[in-house]
Amino acid sequence: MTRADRPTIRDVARAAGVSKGTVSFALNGRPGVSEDTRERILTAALELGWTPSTKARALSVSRSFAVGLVLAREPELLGADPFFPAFIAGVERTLSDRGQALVLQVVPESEEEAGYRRLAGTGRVDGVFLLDLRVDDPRIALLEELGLPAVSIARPDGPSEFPAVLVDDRPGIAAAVRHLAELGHRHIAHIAGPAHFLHGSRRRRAFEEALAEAGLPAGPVVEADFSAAGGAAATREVLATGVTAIVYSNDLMAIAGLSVAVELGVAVPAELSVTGFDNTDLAAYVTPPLTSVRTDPYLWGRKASEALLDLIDGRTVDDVPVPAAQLVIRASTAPPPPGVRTETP
Amino acid sequence: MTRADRPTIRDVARAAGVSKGTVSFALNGRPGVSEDTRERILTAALELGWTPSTKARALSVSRSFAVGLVLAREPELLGADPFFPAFIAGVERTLSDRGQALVLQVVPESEEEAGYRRLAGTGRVDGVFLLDLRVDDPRIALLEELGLPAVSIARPDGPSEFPAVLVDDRPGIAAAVRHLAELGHRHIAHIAGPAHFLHGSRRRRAFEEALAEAGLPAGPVVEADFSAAGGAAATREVLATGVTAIVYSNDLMAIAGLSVAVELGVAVPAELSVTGFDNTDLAAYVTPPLTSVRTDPYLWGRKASEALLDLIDGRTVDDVPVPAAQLVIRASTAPPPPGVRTETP
DNA sequence: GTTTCGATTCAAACCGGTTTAGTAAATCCG
DNA sequence: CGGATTTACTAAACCGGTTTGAATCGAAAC
Repeated sequence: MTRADRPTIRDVARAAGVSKGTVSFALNGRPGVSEDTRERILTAALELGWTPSTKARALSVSRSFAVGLVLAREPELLGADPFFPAFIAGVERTLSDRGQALVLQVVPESEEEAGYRRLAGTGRVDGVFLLDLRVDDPRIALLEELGLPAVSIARPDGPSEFPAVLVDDRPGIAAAVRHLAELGHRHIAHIAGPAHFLHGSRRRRAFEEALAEAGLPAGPVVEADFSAAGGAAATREVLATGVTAIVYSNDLMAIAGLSVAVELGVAVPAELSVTGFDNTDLAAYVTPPLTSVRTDPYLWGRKASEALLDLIDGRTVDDVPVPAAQLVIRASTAPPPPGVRTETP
Repeated sequence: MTRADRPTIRDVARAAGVSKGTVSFALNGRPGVSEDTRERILTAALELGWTPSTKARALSVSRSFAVGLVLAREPELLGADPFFPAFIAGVERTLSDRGQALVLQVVPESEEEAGYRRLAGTGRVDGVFLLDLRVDDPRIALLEELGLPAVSIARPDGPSEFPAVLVDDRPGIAAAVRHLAELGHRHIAHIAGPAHFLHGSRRRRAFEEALAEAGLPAGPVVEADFSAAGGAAATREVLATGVTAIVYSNDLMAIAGLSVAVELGVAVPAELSVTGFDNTDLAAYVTPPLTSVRTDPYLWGRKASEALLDLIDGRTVDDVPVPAAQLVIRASTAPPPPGVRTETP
């Protein structure tokens, strides 16, 4: 084991012939150190290969130099969702530049609160991300109580003192509905995510509003759980109502839905049009290639972490706008079959 | 902001009428504290709601109480791979019980070494996981140089002083090949992962050996990159060689391959059998449902983190056996078409 | 020639734990 | 009963940084 005992600030001080305090000042670019002492200290530090000990800095300035992410989803759902890795990659992009670390916590849903408390209580992180917002999310009050800075992805429905990255799924859903309406569909269904999730209920509302705006009758909405199994079951249910198009709230369910259609002998897109959400890697490689809504979780991760770090540093932070999601049209959408009945169901 | 300034060990000491040292002893269950003082200290700590400061403990015992995971894959690939979330969930399962945290680092492949150095240099973690082993993986020497304990997923090909979770993909691949052989296939192809990855090359070798063992001629092997796009391209290439079955090294490529088959008018499983690897959530919900190899990354995560924590605590740790992967047979595999030529290609 | 001032620098305190050395009282033992 | 242990506890040092208050110095001001 190469345990050459990392040099401390004391070693640097000795090497440069100054006191610890001066070294600290010099290395942090504070005024009050003459130019040549600073120079001498810097080269000494470099020669010794000195790196500041995060542990020691953390204790003395009572900061952790880390931010936290608590994931309360089931591992299977996490695995199927391309959101997290991309988001985390974006987060890292910002964090590593600023010398911060990401502390991840994956917990069963029942232990979510405990997860945040643990993170805060042991002082492991200086702030957290708030993902998968729920309707009237109890975590907002919790984090305010804990005094833990946070940045949420999407603006919560209730009051929140925390800045948000203004992710808005509604234009994406609206674009999908508009696209289908323009193709001539009049009977469109929506397979929604769980209603207690803000994105679940918001996408649903966006769907309903977009239908109304297009002058179409309300369509059936089935709530599913974002999983392939859930999507398949919901698809069966919805196909019985005789719709000609389905707007799914994620790609995974849409892809499962494609299979159900094949199984039931419903041709896509000739008899049924289908749109997904997320624009997964796989979307372009299923049969038929899936029309989907492209989002940019990598960007959200970057923006969210920039905002969070600024917030932690005590700067005032406004909500962060991000570009609207884009509809990516592929072969799973087409005009409805000609003979289809046009009266409302 | 509820900043009631968390109580320190000093406050507990004062409340219990003893010295800091005694409190520390009492709370760590060390001998040398009488039963009723211990009692008194414990209730005092409880009443004050005291939690030890990780920062302070970290500094004084020079441990971070955290382990690291460096992910050097592209975010898109990460997003498509259900391995990571499941693995991480398993890791967390162990860590949270033992009061440890997981520090994640997602870096471009070119900065992988820097990632480990950063983690070690700033003393952020006490050990790391070694995933996605490569052939002659340079990280092993690097970590030994850095003196950072590690546990690898799968045993490296070269020498390594680190314990490994003995994940072995070979039985899974072998089972797939055997299954296809038993169905009567004689011309089987393999779409492999990148050869510089140990799992990529091992699955490939397992494929070749299993063919030989079944008395079958060598089949075409195409190296792809685990992505849907790569899988689709490789499938086109391989279908031109007239095989009746394809063993894919992951589900994502297999699912993309299914679409290519549809597109080329090749019926699955009537004319072409297909097997995946990973047994993704989606595998059961594509058309036809995908025969795949079920692995258990959640378990690996649990085992790996147990081993890593033991290693960090200075216990000697042996390689950890895990159950072999199981073949899950679904509808994407069937006997080859009757008229197929049986001579070697 | 003092006085004053700003620029440098240092010594010491501090963050909140753990750990060691040392002390006083209780217990053991012959 | 007196010395040797043992037990229960305290005070202080330590981990490696940051930060404060005071000391030192040369130069400008009076």
